[in-house]
This record gives sequence, C-alpha cells and structure tokens, in this order.
Amino acid sequence: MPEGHTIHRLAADHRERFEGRPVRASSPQGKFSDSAALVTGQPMTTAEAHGKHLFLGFAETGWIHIHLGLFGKVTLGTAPPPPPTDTVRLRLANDTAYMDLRGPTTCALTTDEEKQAIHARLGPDPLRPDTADGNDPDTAWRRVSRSRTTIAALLLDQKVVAGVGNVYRAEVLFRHGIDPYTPGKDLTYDQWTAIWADLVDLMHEGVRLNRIDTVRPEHTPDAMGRPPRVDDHGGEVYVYRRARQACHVCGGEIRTADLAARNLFWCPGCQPPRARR
DNA sequence: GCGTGATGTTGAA
DNA sequence: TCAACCTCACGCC
Repeated sequence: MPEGHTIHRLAADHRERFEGRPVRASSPQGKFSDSAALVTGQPMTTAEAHGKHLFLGFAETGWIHIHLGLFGKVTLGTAPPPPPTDTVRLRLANDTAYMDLRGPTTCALTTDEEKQAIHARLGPDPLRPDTADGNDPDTAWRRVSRSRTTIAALLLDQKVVAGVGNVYRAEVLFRHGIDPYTPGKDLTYDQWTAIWADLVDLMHEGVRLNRIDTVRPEHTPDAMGRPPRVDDHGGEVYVYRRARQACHVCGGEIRTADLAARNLFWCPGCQPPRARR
C-alpha cells in the first residue's frame, strides 16, 4: 500500500477525524503501551506527512512518528471500534472514529528536534507545497545531475525525492520514455522537470483516489480496444508488475529485473537506452 | 497448513 | 550486498 500518496492521504484523514479532539490511545500488541498511556486524553493538534513519514501532533508529548515500511497498514473506521486483534500496535479512538495501526516499521514518540532531523534528511516531496523551503525540482536536480547512479535508483532514494516508491518509479519512467538504467547525470534538465511535474500530478491524483493510476486516457482499455484489466493492487498501470505481458502502447514485452533488491519493470520498446528528447 | 512475496528502510559486513 | 524487521493475502498441498 504505502507510497507517499498513501501517507499524505492518511494525514488528511487523521486531521479530519481526530484534530482538536481528545483521543484515547492504546497498544493491544503492547510495544507502544507506555507511550499510548501518555497520549491518551490529549487532542491531536495536527497531522502531517513528508514522503512516507507520518507525524501526529500532540501538545504535551510531542509527535507520534509513524512509518509503515513495506507491510504496515492503517485501518480507519467509525465508532465503535471492533475488538482489537493482537497485532494492533496503536489504536486511536474518539467518540466518532477509530484508527488501527499494524505492522509499522516505526511508531514512536518523537520530539520536535527529532522530527526536524527527519525533515532535514528527506529530499523534496512532490506532495508538499512549501517550495520556499527548497521543496522543488531544482533541489532534487542538484543531486540527480551530479550522480552516476541510475535514475531508477535515484527515484527510490528518499534523500533525492521523498515519497516515490516502486510503483511511481516504474510508471513515471515509462511515461517519459526513459530507460531506467540512464545515469542521473545523463538526464537533461527538461527531462527531470517533466518527471517532477508529472510526479506532482500523479501523486496528487493518488491522494485523491487513494490508489495509483498512471495510464493516460488514450491508452485506457476502452480507448485501445482491449479488455479491462483485472488488477490486484488497485490502479491502472503501464508496467508495474506486468512482466512478460504486452505493453499497452507498443505491444512489446514488459521486462523485469532486480535493481538494489527491488523489482524494476520497464518496456524496452518505449524506454530505449539513452532516450533523449 | 506451509511457503512466498510485497507499494520500505536500516545497519552490519 | 545482505539480513533483519513487521503483517497478511495468496497459491498450492
């Protein structure tokens, strides 16, 4: 589930349900019990996302810092909550809503200084509006344009861009016809700013729909005269997890490879080596 | 029931 | 480069 769009959506969902209202916190699984006791009774002051990090604000105890990792999941629902299962790390509840957090990489009380340090080591986030603070494509370009690392690896590096995950990486490179193995320094500035602008659009759409859709209208099943895709992870995509299937655009075979322990997907026909535009 | 893999990150070697 | 961490859904028996 979790790329940046999921986390920003969760921040908005938490503001809507919990902001300004006293919350009851508990940790049925136990690992967050002491902290939950401290948080109980306080109102949530705000909820904020940077990349894949979620911060829930509480005036007295500081922030609850949450990172879902690969497996983490949040369930939101209306009160009353069901009996908690023993994998729930954190449950928040008020009179109208509850949230259950399972399997996170991180769930910890965090000071303002610690939170600042996290912001400082994250790159610009296409979903954050504060361009005045260097949250812009040029900040990322400084790293990308100097790096011999492949653009596929750079896009997953949270110091370069915060919030992009394996799906957005594969899809945005496809949409721009860029070979994933292109070194960052071989990209043109125009290619990079186009990728960034596209990430801003795609990820905002991801927040809105709560899923990843990347296929342009002219390539949808309807427009291409092909049967609708039956998909197990939500959105309509060009290449992600479509290894050995036919490309929606050129009909060629989608390829997959290991890159830095993650699955990479691309279409060699649409993303030829050293593609430049 | 068991084995596998997954939209992620860290820290040791 | 690799293991470790955390959970759950799926395919196959």
